[in-house]
Amino acid sequence: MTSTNVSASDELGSSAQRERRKRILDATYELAKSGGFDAVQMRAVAEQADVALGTLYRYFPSKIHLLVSALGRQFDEAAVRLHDREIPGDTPAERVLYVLKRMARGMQGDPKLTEALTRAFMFADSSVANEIHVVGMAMTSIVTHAMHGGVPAEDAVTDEDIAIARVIGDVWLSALVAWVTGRSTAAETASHMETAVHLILRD
Amino acid sequence: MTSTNVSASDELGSSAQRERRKRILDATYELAKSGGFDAVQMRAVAEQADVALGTLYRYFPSKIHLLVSALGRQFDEAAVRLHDREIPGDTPAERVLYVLKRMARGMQGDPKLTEALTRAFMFADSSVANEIHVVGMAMTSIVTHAMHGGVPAEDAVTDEDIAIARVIGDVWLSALVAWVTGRSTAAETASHMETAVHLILRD
DNA sequence: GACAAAACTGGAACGTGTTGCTGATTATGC
DNA sequence: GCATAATCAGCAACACGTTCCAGTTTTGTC
Repeated sequence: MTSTNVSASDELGSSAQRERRKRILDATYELAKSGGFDAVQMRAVAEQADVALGTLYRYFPSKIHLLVSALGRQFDEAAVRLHDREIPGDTPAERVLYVLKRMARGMQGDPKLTEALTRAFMFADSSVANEIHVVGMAMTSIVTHAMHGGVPAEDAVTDEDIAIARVIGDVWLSALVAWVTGRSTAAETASHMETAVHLILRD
Repeated sequence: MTSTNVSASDELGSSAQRERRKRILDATYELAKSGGFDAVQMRAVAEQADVALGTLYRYFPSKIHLLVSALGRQFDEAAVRLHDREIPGDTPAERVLYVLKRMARGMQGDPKLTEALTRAFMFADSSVANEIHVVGMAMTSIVTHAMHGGVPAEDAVTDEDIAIARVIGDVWLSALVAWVTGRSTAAETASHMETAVHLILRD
């Protein structure tokens, strides 16, 4: 008997299970990318992933879990991509703004996808805590990495650095929500982030 | 003919309309208070407000509008209550933390209500921009008022003050979401806010 | 007070997230 | 290779947000 809990983040499962899981997340990604939160309909995901509705629910117990898992995959990939790079900029503030803007550009290139994932993140409750934690850690890691200027050792990260990264992550999240929900433009969001980062990371 | 737009925030309307609107918001408040977001069901609100479902939708075009309007009323009242008071504390950081903690106590006393209102706020899109703006202004006003220490003139509020207030509001919102969704405890939330405020408002 | 316009009621109906069920299929242990 | 348990497909059904409609009541105007 293989593991019964397929939805937890790092279970192994059989190769068929991994394959199905990937197909489901890919379908979620495609649907979210083209139509946003509303287009990620469980029946549509199931169909596109070539999986029955019941199976979809076996792998992801709710639409929110599904979307947040997809978001986690995205963030993980982004964190990995950024982790091996030298971050340009002379001060922590500049470097943090650099990565934030990079991420913002990426998200603005796929507004529907971003909307879907952000909405899900905001709507998640404690049953999604694991998946959320993945996202939070990736965000914190991205920001602290940028503060420290790139490849150098990670063990120099202090508690205060983490606190700062969390605060910046919070502001970023609020700004993202405002942008995603059409309450502020991309330019306003960028300007707001700039203000916030300079406020928090005074050089 | 009276104004046709009943749902905008400051229309007058007939006294019967005001009365209905109040009954609806009261019903929303009661249901949210006892059962949270899920308990605020449109049919239930309509019934408790003694109004037909169609009428409810005439006043508030969606559940989100309804809840965000209720949140706006809450924040307005809080802002008014705080506005005539002297805020204790020797530094801006202390005073801001004082009001934030006061608000947090109020919200923790009604967790279901807070959950409902916060969820709605996070889920709102641009069609709710007006109602959202009311909440944002109230929040900013509360924080800048605290920074300036209470009753003294409001015209001393600078652009930087407002930027600071907005950033604090963002962090507050993210922390609130984390608490509401059960991802962090009240104590963690309080501690996180304390860190953030001291980081932003260095004396 | 009569009439027209607007608002309200009661309820049906639709879409989508979610659940439950039944029979087919697949993987596992012997 | 087979028995058996787990998994899956297909589908019906339910809940709640939302829309729509026909008939009634209220409101505003002359």
